[in-house]
Amino acid sequence: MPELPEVEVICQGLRPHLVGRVVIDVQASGKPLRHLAPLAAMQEMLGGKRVKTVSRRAKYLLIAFDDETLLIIHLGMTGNVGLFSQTAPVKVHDHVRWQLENGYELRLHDSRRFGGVWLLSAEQAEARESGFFAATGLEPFSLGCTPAHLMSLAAKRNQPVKTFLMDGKAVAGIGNIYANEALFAAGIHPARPASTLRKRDWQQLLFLIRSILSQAICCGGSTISDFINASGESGYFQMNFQVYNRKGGPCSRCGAAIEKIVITGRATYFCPRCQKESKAHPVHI
DNA sequence: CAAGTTACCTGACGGC
DNA sequence: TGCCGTCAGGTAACTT
Repeated sequence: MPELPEVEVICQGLRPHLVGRVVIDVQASGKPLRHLAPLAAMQEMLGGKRVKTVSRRAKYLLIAFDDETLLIIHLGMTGNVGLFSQTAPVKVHDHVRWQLENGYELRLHDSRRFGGVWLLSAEQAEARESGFFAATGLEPFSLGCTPAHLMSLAAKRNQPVKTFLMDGKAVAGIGNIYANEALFAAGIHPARPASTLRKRDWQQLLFLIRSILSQAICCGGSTISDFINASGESGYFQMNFQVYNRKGGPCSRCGAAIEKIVITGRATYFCPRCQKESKAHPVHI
């Protein structure tokens, strides 16, 4: 489910309701996740602690406490977090519940259990960029993320540009939907080797990545099947998909049928006329 | 060592 | 109706 815009929407939705609240207990379903901080450790390290900040890094949600202990939540493919009354019925795939002093609790719901929960000490949290996030690429909106930076990273790669964009070690937060959409907007064929893009291509592509991610955040994210924000509401950016999940449909720019291929095991959608192998023709959006 | 493949899980959907 | 194969927004451990 969640790429950068969806996690950002959840983060913004939770922040006003979570900052200042105190965790009093933690419950878990007992089912394994891709990673799950031990329940006893969460109860001991978070019990009585007050939430100080709620933020995002890549596709991870970061909840920092007043003593700088850091709770990290990743939503995998199907994960979702939201605030519920402690008296609301617990659903089948509610795997972790962080109970608050005000009668509410934060619930992690994740049917496929590809998500994860980590707990970092204040020291580990302080050094997270050289520790937990050491292998994570730059945020696409950060000042350091420049066309030159991306081009130098891509210079060593023969892989398709779409695979490069989706590699969280190169640039953070771009998943299958937004990689497809950004490459359509830039008029770049998704299978084109990342090393063949020129400075001008990277300038346009980065501008369009930022533009599309921003639009998606403003729309409340994309709802494919089960994404809802922290208030239980759907996003609307899927209304704006130009290529993703539109095989056979008309290209909004030229009318040609959108094609679907597989690149590095992932469904890839593109316009065969607007996204030629060799040249980049940015689509006016 | 870069890059492709498989594994981790459940649920939705289409074909028969 | 139901059974079976396929596919899904992510990541990391494998293999080649």
